[in-house]
Amino acid sequence: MAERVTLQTIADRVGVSRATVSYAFSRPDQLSEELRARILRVAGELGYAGPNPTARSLRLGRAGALGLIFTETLPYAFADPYSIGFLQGLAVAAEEAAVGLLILQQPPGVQRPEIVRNAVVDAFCVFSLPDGHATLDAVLARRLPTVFVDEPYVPGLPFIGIDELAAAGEVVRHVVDLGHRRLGLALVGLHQDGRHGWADLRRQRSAEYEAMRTRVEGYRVAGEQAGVDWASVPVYEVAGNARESGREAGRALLARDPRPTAILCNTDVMALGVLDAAAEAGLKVPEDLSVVGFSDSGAEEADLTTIRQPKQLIGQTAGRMLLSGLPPEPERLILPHELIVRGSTARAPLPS
Amino acid sequence: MAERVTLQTIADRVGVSRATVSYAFSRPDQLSEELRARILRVAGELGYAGPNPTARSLRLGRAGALGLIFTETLPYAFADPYSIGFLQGLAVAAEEAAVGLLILQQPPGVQRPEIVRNAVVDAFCVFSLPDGHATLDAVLARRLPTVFVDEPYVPGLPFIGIDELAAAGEVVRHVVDLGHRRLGLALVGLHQDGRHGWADLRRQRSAEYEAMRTRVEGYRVAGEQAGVDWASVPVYEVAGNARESGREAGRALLARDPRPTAILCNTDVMALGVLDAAAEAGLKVPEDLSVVGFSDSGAEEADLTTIRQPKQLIGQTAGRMLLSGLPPEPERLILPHELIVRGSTARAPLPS
DNA sequence: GGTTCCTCCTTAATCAATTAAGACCTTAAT
DNA sequence: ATTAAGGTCTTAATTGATTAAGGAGGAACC
Repeated sequence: MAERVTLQTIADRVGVSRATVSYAFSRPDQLSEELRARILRVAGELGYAGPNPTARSLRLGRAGALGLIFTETLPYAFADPYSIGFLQGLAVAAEEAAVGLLILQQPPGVQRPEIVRNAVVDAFCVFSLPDGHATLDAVLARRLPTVFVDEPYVPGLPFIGIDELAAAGEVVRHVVDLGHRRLGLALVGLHQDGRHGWADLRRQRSAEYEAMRTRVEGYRVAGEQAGVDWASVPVYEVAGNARESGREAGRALLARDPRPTAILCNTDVMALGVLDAAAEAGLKVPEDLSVVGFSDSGAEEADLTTIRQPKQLIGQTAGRMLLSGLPPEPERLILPHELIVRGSTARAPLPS
Repeated sequence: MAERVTLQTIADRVGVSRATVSYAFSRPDQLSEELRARILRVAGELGYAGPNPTARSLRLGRAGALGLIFTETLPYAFADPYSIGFLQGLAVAAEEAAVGLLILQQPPGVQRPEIVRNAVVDAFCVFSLPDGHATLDAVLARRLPTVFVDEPYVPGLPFIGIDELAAAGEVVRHVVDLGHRRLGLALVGLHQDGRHGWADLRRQRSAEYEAMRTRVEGYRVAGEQAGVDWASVPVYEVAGNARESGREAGRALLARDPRPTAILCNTDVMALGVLDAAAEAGLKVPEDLSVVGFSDSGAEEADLTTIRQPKQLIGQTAGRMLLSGLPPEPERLILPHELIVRGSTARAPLPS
């Protein structure tokens, strides 16, 4: 029907130049009060929607948005308390800078580099990208300020995360100090192939998610330093970070003979599932079995020993870095973690 | 340092027209393989970031993003399972259409209409907006396809939600059928003023959040139909949808004399807090006290009777409507809810 | 009376692309 | 030989704004 209303439409109708109309919206001091009122009145009559944001962005050279790249579909990402915590932190920074947060999903399987190529943003935050993902190149090609969170760490590119190796080591030393020698691992998110089952050393080392791979490596190194024969430690891997997956892993581990006295998990959600499996098997935690999580997301209510990862702080720091106006430092920024000892770990039961 | 690299830079360097370079990126069939290879090579050498998305958006007239307006800060919104479920649904639709999701926070207190004015999006989804919020005008001024979710319903504008009045009525009839006559209400999100305390009838009726107001009205109407003297029903309101708030409300309600035998909550998170308060007071649920939630978010694990609100479906439907290319129907779309009876409600205890 | 200053508005360049239509050349068909 | 048809590239209009620089006119000052 009616053709598009632009600044020019209004200018023609009022009988002034386009520039004047622009000033009426953005710089009231540049024209008389009377003319400005007339322009705004006509704009209202014509149903003008205000200066077109896309055209504005083009002219001003800023998009007013921060791009967040998830490699999971959102339904999955938002099922994870860790992701949500991170997102909350990022959102704080976005709000401070009065920019929007453009969420870009790179669903696993289908490659959609055009989503990254076409994103109208001023900066990118890349969240937990597996090794060799095509998105890496697509993002770097945009040559915008970019920060990688948790994984991967690419030397020379800005990165924020925790010291996964040290954190995992603390977990192992904690249970070893409590006398545990028969450990079991319940791990999620090592590979993209969706496999559930036992993961041998080769599979542990070839994990595609760097943070998880490092975490596992940290368990191993600390375990071997404490004299644990790592080749004999059962490792059960699952694909989705869900309580039900943790239960499955817990069942498998608890069915082993000898049964582990401590099960280490690489997320809290997994640990909750392991607790379920322990309850099913009639095992008391921590008397019969110690369980450790990772991330401190929802772990408090379950009285779970875990590593506290400053998820909000990570998000906020990433956001502030990107929105400060300065190019982000191309360095590896390590934020502090903390072992939180709660009621899910105790001295190992005496060998029966 | 080096000035910006655009299509023109490459065109000049290769010695062709800008159009040719554009075709090299977007329509390979429009030029010879050999020239295209040369153009791409030069583009690579110059560090060209690919066709500028903003310019592209302007020319093509599409932004490639769906704007989601939250009136809470994200940290708060993401603390609520209902919001997350809705977001998941919306994200499914966004992924289907291969567009991004631009999250626009309109924090309470500060008015930031410019965030809405400057958002580079093709459509808006407005989530749970309180009455009289300035964002309403800012969004309508953009004249983009827009859907309102949950509240407010503005006749003539597209809306998606459930039949709050009927749902609340079902809750009341459920407990009344179980013999309860002494009800108590623990409500969150009626007003923006942050008050915690008893809410009289006037305050109930003046709630600024339409969905919550309607929900309360539904409780009242069904209660009075069942012969409950509504003026004597204690209503405790809190500001933040947190378990701790629910606990506070629960404590207050359970300290009343006579003590309610059934407490109705307008969110599940509140109900969880009421369960905490009941446990503190040494009351058994459901023997001594029946508790009902709302939304079915995290209610299953707590074995909570609640209303199931199809949150994912609401999000998905909203997203599909907006991204279908057709203008959304300016109608009130009511999706089905369901009363889920679980173990938190039982027959009223005999008067002691 | 001339200069200066201020207010109010216009001119025109600029941001970085897309794409229909047309030009030019080569090859094939009649 | 003439026409037609492709293939390859260019021309130029278009998308909707922002803003530095400049001009016209009137008031104030010396």
